[in-house]
Amino acid sequence: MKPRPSAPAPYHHGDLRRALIAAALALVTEEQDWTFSLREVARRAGVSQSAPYNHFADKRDLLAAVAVAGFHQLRDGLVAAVTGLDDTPDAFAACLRTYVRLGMRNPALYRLMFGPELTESKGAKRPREVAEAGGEAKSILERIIRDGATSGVFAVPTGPNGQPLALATFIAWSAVHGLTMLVIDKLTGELVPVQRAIEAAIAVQLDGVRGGARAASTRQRGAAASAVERDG
Amino acid sequence: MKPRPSAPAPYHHGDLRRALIAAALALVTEEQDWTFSLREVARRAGVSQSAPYNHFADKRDLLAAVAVAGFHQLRDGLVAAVTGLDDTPDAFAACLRTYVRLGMRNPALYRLMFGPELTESKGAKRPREVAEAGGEAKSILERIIRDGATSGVFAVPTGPNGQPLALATFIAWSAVHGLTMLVIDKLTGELVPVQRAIEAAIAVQLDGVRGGARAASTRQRGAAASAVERDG
DNA sequence: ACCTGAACACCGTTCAAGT
DNA sequence: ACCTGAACACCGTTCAAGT
Repeated sequence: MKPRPSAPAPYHHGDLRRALIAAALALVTEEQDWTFSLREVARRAGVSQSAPYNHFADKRDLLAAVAVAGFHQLRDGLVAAVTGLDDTPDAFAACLRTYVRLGMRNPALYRLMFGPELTESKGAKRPREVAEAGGEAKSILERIIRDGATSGVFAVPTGPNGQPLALATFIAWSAVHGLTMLVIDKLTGELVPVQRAIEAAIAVQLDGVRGGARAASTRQRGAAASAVERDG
Repeated sequence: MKPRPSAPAPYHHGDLRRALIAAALALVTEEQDWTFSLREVARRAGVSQSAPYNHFADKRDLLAAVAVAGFHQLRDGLVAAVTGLDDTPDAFAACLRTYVRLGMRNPALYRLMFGPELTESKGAKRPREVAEAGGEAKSILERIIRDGATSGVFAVPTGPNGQPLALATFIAWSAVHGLTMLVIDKLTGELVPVQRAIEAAIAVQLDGVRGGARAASTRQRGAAASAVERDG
């Protein structure tokens, strides 16, 4: 069978772009950073050093595609963790847990997604696709908080103005983000059971969205104190 | 006046080590990252490309010295912010605010201090002096929480076992760390008044250490809800 | 003891040239 | 349209040689 010139049968194996993203993601995962060279990525994909420039403007652009892949993993993980959970507080906690878990499973990927490399800085804007994929993941958390607010489980005012909801989401998100960063950056110190610390931090945030009153009436001292007590 | 050969009058201007640290810190601050070359640092200090190797093992080692300088800034800032405050909750809030403020003033320096560059990874351990300087800053926050615990303002169990205290510190620290990271990485989205968001997040953490009961009795719904309400 | 200059083995990116 | 190979202007780090 001859090759059919009518189907141009692209030079490489059909989709060098995808192959490069896969190679870069593998390198991020193996080496736990992105200091590897673009030439190394090309080598892995079996092409010349300059071939990637047919598909990406520069190294940063390739890394952006990797980050998008990471956000899709996160989105899928969040959806999987949340579906089937009727209780909103449970869904909220599951959501936070998923963030931390992705970070622990692949710290470098997590850092790439949320870190300064692809963030607005030095004149370069955050790549559009990265911002979009990131927004998707954030919106899942936001939806859960809105659900809790409308059902009255969470003490977050609802209404036409989205600010309170955005603020509540931001607070919870920043807490879980910091938690993840400290854990993956090994800054937990002598905290022996990291998993317990994670649960305690999540409990504090849950209290935060619930408002103190409910938590106090059922437990007298709030989630933080109880969690702390359990571990003492 | 002749140079006195008895006082060896070191080659350069006396303290190249310090000059290199200063140049590197200036570059981190100006360029807001540490992708500048070691050769550039040497150029700024007016020495040859290889001169730095007389004082630092490699580029990472120089960056470690910069991070130590950053932690000293943080420590001084924390001490200044806290002294004169009798009220422990006020001191706690002032402490968290200082973290965020340093991050906002010099994002790259903050990232260098807490980020993966100088963290245990790829076989390289966190440099001892960095770990020490970082521990100093953390211990200030820890002391405040202990003060609150012994005086009964905070609902953190005290006792011979330091775990609950370490855990409470870790939770508050991780929240403020995530807050700072999201703010400096420009991931706050459409949150117009970032300063308000910061205050709200701090309030949630304050509730966390206080335990929900006290907060609820004075404000009915906890700090998060009230802060959210103010901004609605 | 501290510094220089040349050298090695790399980079990211560009660009003419090929198919 | 997509890829190669050579080239440019850099790196971090080492090392003999100088003072």
